[in-house]
Amino acid sequence: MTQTSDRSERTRTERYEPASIEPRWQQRWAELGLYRTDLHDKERPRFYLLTMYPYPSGDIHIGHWYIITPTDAIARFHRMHGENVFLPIGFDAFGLPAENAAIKNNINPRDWTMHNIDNMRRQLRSMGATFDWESEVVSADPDYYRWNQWFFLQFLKAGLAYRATSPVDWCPNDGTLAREQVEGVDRHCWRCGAKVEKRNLAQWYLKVTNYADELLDFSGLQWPEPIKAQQTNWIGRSEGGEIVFETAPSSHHGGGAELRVFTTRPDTLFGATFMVLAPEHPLVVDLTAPDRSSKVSAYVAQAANRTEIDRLSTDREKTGVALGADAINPVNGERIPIFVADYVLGGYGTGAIMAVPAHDERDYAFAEKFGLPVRRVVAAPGDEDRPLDGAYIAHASDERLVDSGPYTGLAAAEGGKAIVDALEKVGKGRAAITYRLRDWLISRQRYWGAPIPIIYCDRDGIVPVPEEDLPVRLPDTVDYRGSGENPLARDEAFVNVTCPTCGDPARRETDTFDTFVDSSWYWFRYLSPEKAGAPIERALVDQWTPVDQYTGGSEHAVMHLLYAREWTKMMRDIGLVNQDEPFTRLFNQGQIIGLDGARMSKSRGNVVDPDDLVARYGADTIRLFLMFMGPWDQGGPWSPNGIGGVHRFLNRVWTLVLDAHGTDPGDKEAGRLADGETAAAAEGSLRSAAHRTLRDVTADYESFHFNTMLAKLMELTNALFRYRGTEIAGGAAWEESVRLLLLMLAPAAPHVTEELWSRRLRARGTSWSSIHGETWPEVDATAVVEATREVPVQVNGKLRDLVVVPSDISDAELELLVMAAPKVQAALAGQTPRRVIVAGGGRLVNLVVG
RNA sequence: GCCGGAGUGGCGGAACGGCAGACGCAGCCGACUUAAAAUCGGCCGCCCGAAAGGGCCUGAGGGUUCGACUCCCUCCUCCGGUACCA
Repeated sequence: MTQTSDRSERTRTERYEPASIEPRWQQRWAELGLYRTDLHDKERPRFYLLTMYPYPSGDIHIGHWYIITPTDAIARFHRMHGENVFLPIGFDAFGLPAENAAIKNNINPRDWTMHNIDNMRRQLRSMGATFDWESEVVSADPDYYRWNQWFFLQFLKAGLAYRATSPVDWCPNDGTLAREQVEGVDRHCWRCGAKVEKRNLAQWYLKVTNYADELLDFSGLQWPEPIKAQQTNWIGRSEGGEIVFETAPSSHHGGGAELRVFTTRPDTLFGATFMVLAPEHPLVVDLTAPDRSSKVSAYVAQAANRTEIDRLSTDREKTGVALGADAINPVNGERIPIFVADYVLGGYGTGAIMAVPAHDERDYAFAEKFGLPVRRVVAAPGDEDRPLDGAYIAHASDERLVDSGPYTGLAAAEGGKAIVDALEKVGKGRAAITYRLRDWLISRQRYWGAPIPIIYCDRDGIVPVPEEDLPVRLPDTVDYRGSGENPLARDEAFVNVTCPTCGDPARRETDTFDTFVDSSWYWFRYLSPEKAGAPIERALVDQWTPVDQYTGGSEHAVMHLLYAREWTKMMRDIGLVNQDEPFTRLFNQGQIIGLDGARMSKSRGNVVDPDDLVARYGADTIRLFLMFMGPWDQGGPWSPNGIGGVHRFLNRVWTLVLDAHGTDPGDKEAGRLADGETAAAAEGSLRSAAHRTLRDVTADYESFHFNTMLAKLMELTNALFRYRGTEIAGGAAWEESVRLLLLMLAPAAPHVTEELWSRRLRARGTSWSSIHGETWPEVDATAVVEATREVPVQVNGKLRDLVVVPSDISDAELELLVMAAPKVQAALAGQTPRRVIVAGGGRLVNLVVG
């Protein structure tokens, strides 16, 4: 482009060109080591800011920017408050997608993962984020995952790990399948199309249910209420009773076998008209009458192929089969039929229920379908004989037991207790608590994970790998043979070992750890990623943890965030740390949804690559745009519409700082104060605007309301623009406002503010120092005060006028002024208000007439 | 299904129970320009009206209140999670 035209000579200021600014400052910051944290500094208050480490799917997409760049703004905001901020980053490098890519493209998962990490490091740096790269952790690194193995061995010693059999979704060709790998209502394998079966496998568990009650305690944690609610419901503590039924003798069965049920409603025991066993219940086979056996086993087989979600659906029509056997109700000796039905789960409670159709929705639906009796045993006074058209669940305080033998007439809650007490005396029941939470299954039949350090020996059984033999390394060569089956299982060199105890030939465990194991302690390792001999550096852990602020996606509300809490408690209990909780303050931001309306992920092919956006607008604009698009905890669909507006905002800031005295030929009023506005008044209102903005923006940063924070900075910018080129431009109030604007914007748009800051310093002949090393400014309370305010006046709740009054007016004076306003008089039409409401602080007046 | 969240102009969104629509996008008008872009200024929820002004409006339906986007009840739609995606 030629530079000799009239146009270019008219150009007064250099244009804002992020491409020439951003890489320069990023390099400078790196050279100065501005964001490397001195972990041993005990002078300044610490601020451990953690963001969920990304999975290296291949590219950093706009969703990563959405998580990370506001987190970086938080880091910079805290640095400006004099805190020693630690913001580390790493990669959650094990997991299924690497294996899928490896099978598809015939490459090694490690190569695929490491290549992706290299690319992502470059992209992460382009955000201008202040990560301390010296602390990076990669979970697939043997120096990291050896400690997963070590932790497991300690937990095993402490009795916190155990082995048990449980079913997995199984494809004959591809082995164990994840939920997302099972497709269609007929449940076939995504890769080969084969019908998915259940297969029982012996697998490793961590005893996290030990911590169920402790996990319900969130005291001392500043976590969002919805997340606490989800975890609480996930843990699902239920108080009730365990009641022992006995099987009744019949032609095929001698009777007398114990059938334990858990119920939250022992008060309804007299209303039990049948029993239901889960298809997985061990007594199903024994109790089934010979003539029912083919029907029952067909049903059990069918149930095994249903998902839990399907089974628990209250929408689905109830199914089940009678076993042809009865149970005896311990409270009244009554014989009731036993069914098997899939709405009862094997893994919850005792895997068996007493069914009380009158007082449980699912039991009611089942009773309707199978024509079973419904017997009401709880009723509010007067309702005893009212017929039921559905289960009666409501817990009115005046409910009484009815038709319940000696307990009739007792209040429901009291009756329940009395029934459990009485049964306990004869060994037929006890008060009990169950949880929905299950122990953590950590075994995965996958190659790309950390091997579980166990050896199976015919002579010695289960033998832990000796600690000095850690890490058990993943073999580098992988033979997938085009299927998803775990190749470790047929890797002879890996599997065949000698028993550490007896020296006989033995076999290695070929399952690997769940990747949630990796993410359950990575923030401890950030503090000493190179440490040999121990997973953590205790002194630094004591100094820096628990994490002060954690940020990450809300999709992790129950799994990762619960596992991390459990792991921390297990570490505490084996004496490794002295803390109960890992993350003091949590913020779960929403997710960026792709154009197809789904969460952005490489596998869906709906990711938006920010590289070309960065090339076009610069990182600062992308950062701001993502913060501006809405509340951070809400996320939303991605659309680049509006990005230009944010870019324009930065251009306006640029113009304000570098060209205070310029005017625009397009604006006739430019460069003049409004009629009747004095310079002193203009300066006063500018300072007031700047300090009110500072007050609000500070609060918005603290509460992560970045969208409104930017809206307020835009308003201040618009106010400054109105005074650009006027006699107050470049004056003290102007300079103060511009300075505040840059400081407030610095955490969010670090490059352009650094550039403008350095130019201001140069223009004043001051030596350079980074804006990011500046101290956050303080609000001048006297500047904030305004002399008058506008009070809305309503008549019967409808807005009729706005009255300008002095700010310090009393409610009585306000009422007088309001009544005198002509528009108010007109709206009242001669009527006298029946009531005058002056809303708190005189914010609004409502006159009630008629 | 269950648990959690969200529904506000053409669009993204703002609003301690107190002026609904801040801020921005798009659109329209004007200025600057030979022109376009960029830039600057103005208008901009819907309906009636030339205007002044009036009426209506926060997913649907009820309720509480002087007053409801906000609180309560019932329902609809979308998003996240539902234990082997991370």
